[in-house]
Formats: sequence, C-alpha cells, structure tokens
Amino acid sequence: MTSLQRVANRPTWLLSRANARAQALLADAFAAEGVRGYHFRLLAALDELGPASQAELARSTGVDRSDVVATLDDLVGWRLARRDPDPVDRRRNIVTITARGTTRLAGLDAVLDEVQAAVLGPLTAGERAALVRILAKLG
Amino acid sequence: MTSLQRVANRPTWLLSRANARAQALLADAFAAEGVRGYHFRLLAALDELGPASQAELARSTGVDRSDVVATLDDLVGWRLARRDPDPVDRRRNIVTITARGTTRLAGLDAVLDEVQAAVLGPLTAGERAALVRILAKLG
DNA sequence: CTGGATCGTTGGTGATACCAACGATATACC
DNA sequence: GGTATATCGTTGGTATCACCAACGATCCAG
Repeated sequence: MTSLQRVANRPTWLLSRANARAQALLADAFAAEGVRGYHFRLLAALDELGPASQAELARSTGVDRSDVVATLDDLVGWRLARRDPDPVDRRRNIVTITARGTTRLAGLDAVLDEVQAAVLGPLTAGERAALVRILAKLG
Repeated sequence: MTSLQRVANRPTWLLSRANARAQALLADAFAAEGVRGYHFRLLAALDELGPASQAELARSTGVDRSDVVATLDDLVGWRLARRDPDPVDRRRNIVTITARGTTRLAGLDAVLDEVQAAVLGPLTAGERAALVRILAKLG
C-alpha cells in the first residue's frame, strides 16, 4: 500500500501500520463471531477477576465506564454475562460471567490464536519472541 | 492500566497497547501544531511525489479518497497545498504543496522526532533497531 | 448533617478507517 | 458516432475505539 519514504523507518509509523493490519484481521475474525474487541475484553476480565462492579471492570480493562455500560448491555442481552444489584452498596451492580459466556470466551481464545498466527506469519520464532519482549517493555 | 493475564503475552494485544500509547502522544503533539495524522500523511506524500492527483494521493498514502477530499480541504484552506484543475484530464485536480506547506512539514518532522524519542525511551539502541526491523518485516 | 467521593447511566465528540452512489469525463471498440 | 466500461472528485454514510461531561443516587468521613 503506502510507501512514503519520509516515514518508512519511523517506529511510530511502522507500529501504526502493523497494528492497523493486525486489528483489521482481528476485527474481521471477531465480527464473524458477532463480537467486538470491547466484548472480548470485558469477558476476559470477568473470567479472570470473577464477579466485579462495572467500575472495577472499567479500571481493570481500561475501557471507559460509559463504554462498559454499552458493551455490557450487549453481553447481558446475549446472556454471556449477568448484572445484579450489589447488596452491599446500592450504587453498584455486580457483573458475573455466565456459563455461556465462559464457553464463548474459550471460542474467542481460539480465534485469537489464529489471528496471532496470521499476523505473525512472516516472522521467525526468534523474531516473534523478540517482538513480544520489546513491546512488553514499551508498556 | 490493564493487567489482563489472558492477553498479556498476545502479540496483537501488546501491539495495540503500544500503538495506542504512541498514537496518543503523536495525536497530542500534532494537535498542538493544529494538524492530524491524515494532514501529515498528505503533506508528506506531496513533498515526496510532487504534484499529484487526489486519487494518486489516496493510493500512495492508503487514505480513502473521500478522506483525501476532506483533509485536502483543510490543507488548501490553510494554504499548505494548492488544488488546480488538470489540463490533461478534466476529471482530475492536480494538488501541489506550497512553500508554507513545505515549511510546515519540516516543523512536523521535528515534532515526529520528539515523539519517537518519547515513545521509544525505555528501549536500548539495539532493541529499537530490532523493533524497526521486525515491524518492517510485518509489512 | 454536610461535603466530597463513587457509581451507573445518558449523552456527546473526535480520529481513523472504510463503503456507496453519482455526475462528469476519458477511452476502447463496434 | 454511439455504447460500455473505467476513473475522478465529491457527497454522504457507517463502525470502532477512545475519551469526556453531567446528573441523580448512594456512600462515608468529619
């Protein structure tokens, strides 16, 4: 596609192009499953944290609270998660992943595995490991 | 911010997080200059290609034609580029970077340099070189 | 009891990326 | 010359992720 010399070796440019390609593949794969990135992120957090308030979900995933609301509306509508009032604090809901949600999440993990393989196809095993290490260091 | 174990070592996840951080810094830096990513991309392409049609700009930058129109409206409005009818083909405009545009582009290059340094700060020189090489290979 | 903080919700915006449709123009072919 | 197909620039639209503001309800410390 683009071949602008001015940016060809700029790390931020290369990062954005690589990310764009990866996200496009991932978005397509998720779309085929009827979900988006935010859905996956919330399900993953619920699976890992156990029942949590919406604000906890927002903090643990980095997704804005208002986007947690909208995404969770979908998940609850699909019966992948449940929302109950918190008996301890009336301001809160407690969100729980359902068995359906857990199953669905496992399916999405498999989708993710395929996308990793597709995105990283051109790299050697050593390069993949180096990429992961370096990107993690950028965190 | 987020610490989801499920995705912690997924290359696509690490890539999206690293990119998000880089783009946030870049967007802020560009915003302080009154431009966006697309503006920079079009200016860079004009500088490199010389006068070009809008469709050529779209193809060389990967920016959709309709987004080229909107972005170019800004650039022309700021007198960073000029749009003239192509005498050879009445369907086309020929777009040219202005002297103001060239000067502005040089300023944005400096901004980009600073952002690279900020984004890549945590890495050693060797790691930076490896990152560039690997990301370029993903292209 | 008051002030400040937190929660969930509603509503909004922006950047990037992408798509559809249309009138004007160009070109190859019959 | 006419027709079919392609290209151009424009207008209009959508989606996703990311982020922000405001508000009523609730909680808690002083």
